[in-house]
Amino acid sequence: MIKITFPDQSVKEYNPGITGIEIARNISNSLAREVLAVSVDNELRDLTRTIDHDARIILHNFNTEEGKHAFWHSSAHLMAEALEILYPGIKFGIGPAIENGFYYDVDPGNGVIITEADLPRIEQKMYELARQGSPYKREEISKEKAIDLFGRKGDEYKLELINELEDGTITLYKHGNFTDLCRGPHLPDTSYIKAIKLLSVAGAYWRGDEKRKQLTRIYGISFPDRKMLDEHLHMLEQAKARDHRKLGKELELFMFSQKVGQGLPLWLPKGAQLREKLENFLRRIQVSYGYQPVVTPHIGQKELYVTSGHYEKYGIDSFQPIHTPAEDEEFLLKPMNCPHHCEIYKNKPHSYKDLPVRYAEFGTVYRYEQSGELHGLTRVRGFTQDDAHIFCRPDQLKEEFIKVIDIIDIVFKAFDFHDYIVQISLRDPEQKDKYIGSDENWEKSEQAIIEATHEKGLKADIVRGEAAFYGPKLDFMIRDALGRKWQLGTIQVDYNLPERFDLEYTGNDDQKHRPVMIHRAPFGSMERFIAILIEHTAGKFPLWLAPDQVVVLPVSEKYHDYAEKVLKFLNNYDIRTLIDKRNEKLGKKIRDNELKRIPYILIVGEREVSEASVSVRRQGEGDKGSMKMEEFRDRVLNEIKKQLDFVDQEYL
RNA sequence: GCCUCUUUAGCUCAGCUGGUUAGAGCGGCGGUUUCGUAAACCGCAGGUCGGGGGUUCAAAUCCCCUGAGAGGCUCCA
Repeated sequence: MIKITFPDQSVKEYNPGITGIEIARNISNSLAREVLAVSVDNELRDLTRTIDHDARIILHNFNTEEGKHAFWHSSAHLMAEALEILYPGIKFGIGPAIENGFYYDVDPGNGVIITEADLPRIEQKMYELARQGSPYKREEISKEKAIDLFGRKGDEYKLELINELEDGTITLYKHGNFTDLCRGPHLPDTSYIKAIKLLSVAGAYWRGDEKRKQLTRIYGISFPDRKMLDEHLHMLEQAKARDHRKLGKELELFMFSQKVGQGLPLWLPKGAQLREKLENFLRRIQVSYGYQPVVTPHIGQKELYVTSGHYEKYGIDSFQPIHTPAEDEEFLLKPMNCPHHCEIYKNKPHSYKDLPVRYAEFGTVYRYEQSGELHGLTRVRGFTQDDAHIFCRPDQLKEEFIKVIDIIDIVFKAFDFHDYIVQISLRDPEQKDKYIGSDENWEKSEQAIIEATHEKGLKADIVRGEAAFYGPKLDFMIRDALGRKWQLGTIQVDYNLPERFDLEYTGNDDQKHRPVMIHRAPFGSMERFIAILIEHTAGKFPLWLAPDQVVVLPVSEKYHDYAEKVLKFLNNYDIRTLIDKRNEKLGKKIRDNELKRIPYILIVGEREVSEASVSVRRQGEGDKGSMKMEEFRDRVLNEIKKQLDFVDQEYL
């Protein structure tokens, strides 16, 4: 007998050779019906594999990452089987489970193109095959045999993968007439897959290398029952409704013009107002954290960027240099603000006593992003960073990091961003020569970042090899409505620019020393931040930020004068107010202004005029009853105060 | 940049396999109505169908080039 230990520490005895599914069945039939994969001593395995020795096991259903993973991976194989039937001779790249579903990269060969129009047909075939309930069979195979097998199929992609594997670790999975190179694990059989939706077709370079062949990637998702699929599709619909590109247009925040150019956003009055609010919010915080505003031009001489090294990185693939008419000097649109700030630092000598020096600028930069990369406001070619550069002594690094983390903390709290990812990017210890700066400095700064995040209680993922060549960094990432990850806030240590610009300060030893530089941007860029903010709020901005805070609706033309009075009164308190004087019925005006996401709607008619009151509706909540004008003013001012009070209370 | 798809009025979209003056709703404008908590009624004006070229007796519709957008791939705020 072998001892099987469960997650709750209970132990049961079984005969050796028992399988995961049999154990599940032994516990209960309902468990057996929903379990999809099993971890045996932390190794994720098929339910149908035998267990021969004492082990700790975890049974995974669809509610766990592991369960979903097996489910979607098996679905990818099912799709591959369907594809092989529908497109004879098709070759396969990789077909993994992903965060939401699965994909398979395929090469249909001889000029065949798979488009979205073909997906229903493939889907149908998958349903047909799923119903057959073919078991997924695992087989261990020697490298030689694997090469022989896929060589005969002529599948060069699989051969390439096999060649990189070690003999003795290669496994195949077979179901129906389809065999794939695969590590597994898989579901017991295809009948588990009850609901399938193929979502999109996209080009994907083989192994992510743009110099290699582009394969066709088919994305799909599947579920153990139809209802879950419907829910998922419904959720996707909902997410689309929050898309900042759609809302940006509807709420008149920003636009793009074919004539102005790709990736160059135009901010409409309401969007500009929102943006200005955000900037002022951060400006105020930065003043109290000891930042000094600076302003620098949008272009700089080529030499500046040769010194900074940006010419090498951005020079060729970026907007082409601007040439002056008489002298034919070259100027570049700035891709970053730091070179300008370095020059400002050099404007006067610095003592160790003066450090850190913190220069802040909402600096607009231009980068020639590949056209296929542009995406709404989240990736554009001209954007404004809430940039600042901190010049400090090496011993001040950690403290400065903590202060910057504080600012990012304020920002994320103010906008209710809870679900963000913090990533520490360190250098690759195997390839130290890829990076600039001394070993000692790297050690120190990496340590400083790790300690700073630790002290601030941030749960950060440490990723080695992701650092910039000039220093380690700490990034804050957040997801958009459709779950795509975007980097917002960033803090980066830089040893490179101080070196290149020969920056120095005089130490207490009367010697010249090199300061360390920190690049930081809590929002990241105004464009991207606002994009994410729109998606997170679905356009219902917090009151203090809403471009229009209050709209007054006169019940009829007779009350326009009174509406004007209300407007004037509120404007005196800096409450941004409009009047909807259109010749429409009240219900219509309410509807339209609700859809514009204006936080407060005030209705004024006979009653309000006689009482010097307003009838209040809060966006999304409906009627709040009537109150005196002064009472409403206090309500608004209090709500705003409450939203921002924590900044003064906890940080300033 | 590459792959696939999309592009018709200010917005959202219809226009089947090429066939008479290209449609609808919303929005805009004019009028009627002066109205009490999510869409009053009537009328009018908006489009060289993203741009250019071609095939055809005939092109929004087919072909080629090109712009822009979407979903991805590599890169990045």
